[in-house]
Amino acid sequence: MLKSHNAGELRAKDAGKRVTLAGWVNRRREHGGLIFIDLRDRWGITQVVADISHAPEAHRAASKIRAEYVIQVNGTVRERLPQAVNPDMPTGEIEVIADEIKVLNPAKNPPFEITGEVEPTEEVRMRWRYLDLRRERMRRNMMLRHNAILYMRNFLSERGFVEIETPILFKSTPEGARDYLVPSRVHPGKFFALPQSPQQLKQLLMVAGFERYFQIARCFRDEDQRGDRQPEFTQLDMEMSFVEREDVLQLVEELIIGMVETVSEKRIKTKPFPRLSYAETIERFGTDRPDLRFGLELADVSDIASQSDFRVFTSVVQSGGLVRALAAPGLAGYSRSQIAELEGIAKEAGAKGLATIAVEADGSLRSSITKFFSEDQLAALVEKVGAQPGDLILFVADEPAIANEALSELRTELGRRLKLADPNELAFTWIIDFPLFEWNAEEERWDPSHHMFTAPKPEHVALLDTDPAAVQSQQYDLVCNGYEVAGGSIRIHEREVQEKIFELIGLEIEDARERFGHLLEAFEYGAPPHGGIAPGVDRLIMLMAGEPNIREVIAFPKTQRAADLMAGAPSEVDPAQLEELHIAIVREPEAK
RNA sequence: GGGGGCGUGGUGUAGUGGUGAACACACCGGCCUGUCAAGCCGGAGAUCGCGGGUUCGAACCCCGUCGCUCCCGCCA
Repeated sequence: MLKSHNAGELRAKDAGKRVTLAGWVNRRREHGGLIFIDLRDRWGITQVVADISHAPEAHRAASKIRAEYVIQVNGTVRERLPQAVNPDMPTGEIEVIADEIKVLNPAKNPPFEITGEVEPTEEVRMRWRYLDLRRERMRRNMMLRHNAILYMRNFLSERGFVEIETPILFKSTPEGARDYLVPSRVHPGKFFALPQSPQQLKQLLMVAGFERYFQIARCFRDEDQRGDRQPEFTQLDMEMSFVEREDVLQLVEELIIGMVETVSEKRIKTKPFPRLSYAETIERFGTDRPDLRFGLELADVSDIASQSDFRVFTSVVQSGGLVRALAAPGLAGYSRSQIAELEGIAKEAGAKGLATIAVEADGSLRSSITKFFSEDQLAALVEKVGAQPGDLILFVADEPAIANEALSELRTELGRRLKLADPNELAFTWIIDFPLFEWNAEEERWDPSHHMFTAPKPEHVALLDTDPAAVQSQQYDLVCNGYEVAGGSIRIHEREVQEKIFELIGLEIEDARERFGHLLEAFEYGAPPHGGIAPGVDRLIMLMAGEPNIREVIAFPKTQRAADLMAGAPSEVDPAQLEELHIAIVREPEAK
């Protein structure tokens, strides 16, 4: 080893020890005959002193050293003088007086300051990601990630789970997200697909009898990016046999709570995790992934609104829509332009407009729509939305999906503006009792709301034929601070039910056989009842780290346009490679 | 595919039609034995992302384009 100790471990009790340290020059402070070097390695920072009167040769070396040089220091640990102790550093009571300093490798002046407080732009950070990763923020995030994944592995292993790797080169299934394809050299014209998740494979592992499987699984989806979405991302993929929903929920909840409390500084708001039915979360928050760090619940005022003389409201209710409302605390004084901003948010969600009533400090109401309501109706409205003097009541009237989404977006925005969410809190909640299907109006068929292997509730199986909309599934999502952080279900393990689902979602039996024949066939060889879940590792770590996007917790993430700025991927390839793969590039015709 | 924001020395920003593009940090040189965001003195460094246009004159206005980013669509 080129070092005897690391740069974070030496303390006053080590005074007198001869040590060899190696690492990077974090900072250098030259005082003429005395030079201080903050030596950084993965474990911390230790101050090295080069004193011309102690070791002239080491001092000469230190004077030539620059930021980010890789150096090795031989010297002796000594306690600092009392007035020179730095209480802000874990190693601040000691320093290493250098006998010898060796440059293991010099460094060009870095393109941005590794140790500075100014945050470089993401473009710059991504171009030199290996330097970005030297920064404390990234080091901390990577360590958190390691600790979290280690916790998951140990937790599951202790409970009888076995980690099994599944193929990265697998089969394309056109359902779901766009696939990343890999051409086959030996099968001209044929392609592998990178897995969107190991869904089918983990179910097959249950058929194989492993009973408890997990994998830290890389998943690939060729869809456009968001702050919480990357083209390749990591799931803690899990599946269990002979379990019911409750078993999965209990186990995962125990895992998440243990992990958060062991590896992060965040507080879990509510334990055990609250459970909301899909219907209840829509009713109260307008979304299936609410941020429960704050209240600000929605009210349904359709009944009162339908009694009014306000045509906009009455006509919406008559045609099956909803009038939903939200009391924005303390915003009665909002100006026309501030309200227009909020209306813009509602409109982005598809709403046609935003109606408001301000509740003045004396309780009187100010609004352009009060004239359409009786005194009693107004009182009932205020009562129903729970508005206090000083609040601004926001109304959206539209078809249910739009009214809910618009109000949910407004709720989120108000949470942000009014700083209602505690950044140190994680508010987990289970969402359960999802509908099995969503109606796809365009294609005139039912789409699975989770995926096609999700089991209906046993007591709802009979409804598959008569009222598919009413069928609830055994799907469960784990939501935290407005993010979906896990999703899973008890699966179908009976061929008959699976084929009924295929039929309802408009998949021909022949197509199903072509795409999922291996799975259907497997179900005929003694498939145990089974279910599982897949927590999103990147999102969980992002939340535990308090970071605003998952790029901050991924060592080498892709940009918005799915590129790697450091390596320059994707890139063109040698024509010979293409030829071998039987691929010809078709150039887009020049525009104009 | 669509909408918004941003792009100015190495880094982060200011400058929004008129002299020599300003500031901080970093960098280079000098001084300096108790600093820890060291300090003091001096210095170098920018064709203002790229292309075109408007104008007597463009970092600034217009059009296009590239890149980063946020959002919609998309994400079983």
